[in-house]
Amino acid sequence: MEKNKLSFKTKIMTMSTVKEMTGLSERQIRYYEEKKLVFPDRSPSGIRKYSLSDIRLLINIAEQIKKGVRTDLIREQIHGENLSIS
Amino acid sequence: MEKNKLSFKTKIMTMSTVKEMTGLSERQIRYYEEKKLVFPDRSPSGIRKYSLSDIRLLINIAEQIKKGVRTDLIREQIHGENLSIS
DNA sequence: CGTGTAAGGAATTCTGACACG
DNA sequence: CGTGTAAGGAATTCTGACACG
Repeated sequence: MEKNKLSFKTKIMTMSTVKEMTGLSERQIRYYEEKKLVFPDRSPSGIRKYSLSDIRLLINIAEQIKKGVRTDLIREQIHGENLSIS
Repeated sequence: MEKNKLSFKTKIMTMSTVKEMTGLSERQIRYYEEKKLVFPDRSPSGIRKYSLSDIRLLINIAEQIKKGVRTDLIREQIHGENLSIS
């Protein structure tokens, strides 16, 4: 038995709060998920749940995209994939 | 300009998450608010938003009520009201 | 590629009230 | 007193798609 520990990784927020805190649109937030950049949990009925660290991540992603970085590259950063140079 | 600081006091969770984390019913959670024991924020449309510390508080309140303590007394504890003994 | 939007349905949340006690 | 519930409406969230480029 371990106590329920809360961390910045705990998925607790719904879309509305995430939109408000990141300033991003639902479309953007869902698209980043589609591109495997963020991984929210889902409630039994399918409602997305995000953590505080997801907020950080989302903001970071949006900044990079604004700079012209593609989602593919961002994904590699996040996943720490150092693919060999062909 | 101050950065948006996040703390355990930041109101970010909706009812569903609070219900899940506290194990309480909506009725109980709303009743404790009615009795001035908890103070969630409200989104523009009226949706309640709770903080992580609210979760702690709610669990604490429920435990006391289970022990037979009345909401009036709990409220005094919370508000630090040391009324004189008549 | 990254994002906006209209579309329709499903799930959430809200309030005020009746109930028991 | 503290909590359950049925009631009806309003707001949220979800998915798949068309659009631009």
